[in-house]
Amino acid sequence: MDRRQQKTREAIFSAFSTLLSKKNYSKITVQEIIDTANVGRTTFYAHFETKDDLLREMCILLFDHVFSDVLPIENTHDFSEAEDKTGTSITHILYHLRDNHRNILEILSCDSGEIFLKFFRQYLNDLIAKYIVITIPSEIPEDFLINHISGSFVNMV
Amino acid sequence: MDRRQQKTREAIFSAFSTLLSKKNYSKITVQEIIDTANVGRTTFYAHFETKDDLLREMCILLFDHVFSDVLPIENTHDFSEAEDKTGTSITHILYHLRDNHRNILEILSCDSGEIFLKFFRQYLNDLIAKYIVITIPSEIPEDFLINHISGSFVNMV
DNA sequence: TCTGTACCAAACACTTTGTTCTGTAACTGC
DNA sequence: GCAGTTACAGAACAAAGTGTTTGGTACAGA
Repeated sequence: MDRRQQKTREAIFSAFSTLLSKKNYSKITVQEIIDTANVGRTTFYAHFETKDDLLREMCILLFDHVFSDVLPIENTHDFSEAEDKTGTSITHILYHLRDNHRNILEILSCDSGEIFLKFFRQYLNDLIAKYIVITIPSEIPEDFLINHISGSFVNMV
Repeated sequence: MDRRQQKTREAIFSAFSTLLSKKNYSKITVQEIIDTANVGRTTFYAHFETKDDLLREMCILLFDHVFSDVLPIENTHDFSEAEDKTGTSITHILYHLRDNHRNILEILSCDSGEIFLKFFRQYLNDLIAKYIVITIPSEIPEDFLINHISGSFVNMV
């Protein structure tokens, strides 16, 4: 990728992040973003379709990093066996959050936090659904349990 | 209150509710609301300051009803004693939700559900914080536990 | 029946959006 | 280092949405 593109992209993400800590997502205008990032209007729309698209791309950037080296938990058909490995994966995520790469903690707890927490939860839900086989004997449907686990973790964060 | 006001207010809420089931909150315009409700632009702004204000008023209307006859749980300084009463209160809320007054279930599970779930959670959080004294011996801070309970309930809904 | 108030329609200044030009600067491959 | 390509800025644009103001109409409550 062209260095100019990288620079511009980074400037826009950075500006967006800065603005998010100051005001609600819905109140932020494209004009403010490009003024803060110091890029032209045309440039913004060359990189992102809309403001919502920027949000989406930002989430992918953020969470792909957080979940990047979370080891797949395979062959865990018994919950008691899986427990430790699950714990390790969760710990990895917490470490990433503590590192606060790209100010993810500020973004997650900002005024528009729900939007990002929603994405966060989707990621986590997929991760749990994919790699953890729950074998606790229960009448509660599995997706219900998965939702409870991911939801509780996100709430905690 | 003037019958005309009641009628207008109801028409706007109804139109708003209808539109919410069709598209995302952020994509709904005031023009669409007043067209669906069949009221004038001036009238809308006489009742609500902005679209966000309408949302806020809608939430108050919805959740005040849901939480209306939830009995205050008092004098429950022991969790085991409180358990039954808490259960009763929660059940009341579930009954209200089942009744689906003003299509609250559709609104909570619509495309913009997070916005309403956020309000829902705030209400529930206040309720739990106010009326339930948790005495489980634990190193976990009380507000953390309260958040976990309210969050889990909302996730379940 | 009368008085006040809620309503409507139309027009308004204003903001924001997303696009389309033209010219300029920077990067990549050779 | 050169040539062709690509990214960028700046400005101007139509289109859509916002919130307000105006003057006139119809209905509610006493």
